[in-house]
Amino acid sequence: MPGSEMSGSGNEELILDRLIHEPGRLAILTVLSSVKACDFVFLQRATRLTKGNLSSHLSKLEEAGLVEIEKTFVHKKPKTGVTLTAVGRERIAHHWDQLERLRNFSEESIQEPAQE
Amino acid sequence: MPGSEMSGSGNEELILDRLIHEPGRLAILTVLSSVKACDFVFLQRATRLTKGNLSSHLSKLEEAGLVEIEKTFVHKKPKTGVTLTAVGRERIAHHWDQLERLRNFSEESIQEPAQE
DNA sequence: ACGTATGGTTTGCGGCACAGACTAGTTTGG
DNA sequence: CCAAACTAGTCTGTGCCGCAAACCATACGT
Repeated sequence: MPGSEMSGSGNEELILDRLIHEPGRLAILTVLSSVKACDFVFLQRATRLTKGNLSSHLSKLEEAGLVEIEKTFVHKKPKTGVTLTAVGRERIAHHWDQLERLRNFSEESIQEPAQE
Repeated sequence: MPGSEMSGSGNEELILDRLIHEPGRLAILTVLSSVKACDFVFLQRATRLTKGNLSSHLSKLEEAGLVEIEKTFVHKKPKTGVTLTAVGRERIAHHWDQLERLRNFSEESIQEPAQE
């Protein structure tokens, strides 16, 4: 569980969630957030990930409660549907936020140590 | 906003350079790009990385030619100066670009495979 | 029945981030 | 003068995790 470490007065530092930051996952989540729902094969095409890779990423995202996986059969073939949960949607948005914050890093709390 | 045309063909996107994408390094590079030059201790304060961590990240960045390290002595104490190289500056800018592109991912080349 | 295609999971390996131990030198204090 | 303590940084071990190949299951063509 992400314990709240807010001992740092001033800059609430860039806690870039590795789970989300990981390129593969970032891609998955980004795709998901623009197409509400899709399936495994679509995701694979979209992200260019290998099956195995995609599969394990999806497992992690599911475990973390960021996506929901629903397995069904369509035309007698397995179909793995994936949807972003509310939490997931929030987390990814937050992540983009953090990134932007990092990018605009400037006036942020750090001063040149005046010693010298 | 640069009205950049994405040459519709195969989306070659998603080439998120792990070297740069890594949070620690992303932080370092971002700091560097806003303060042209600084030293080890400053970077450590700014990024909240541990010494060891920062040290190894810097080595990698140097190896990759993204930063330049210059060791001197100031007041008889070692001082490790760090500067972003031209390449580094370009690469980080490009990375932010890629991220933005990913974020705005939408109309991108992927269509629902119409076959069924 | 067999080969091939589709859809997905599990496994093993390799790379790498992380932080704590270590080095090197300097200042302080007794 | 010697020793603790502090500063500045590097090195090393460990564990996690991304990666894709191997594998499994089912469906379809002939």
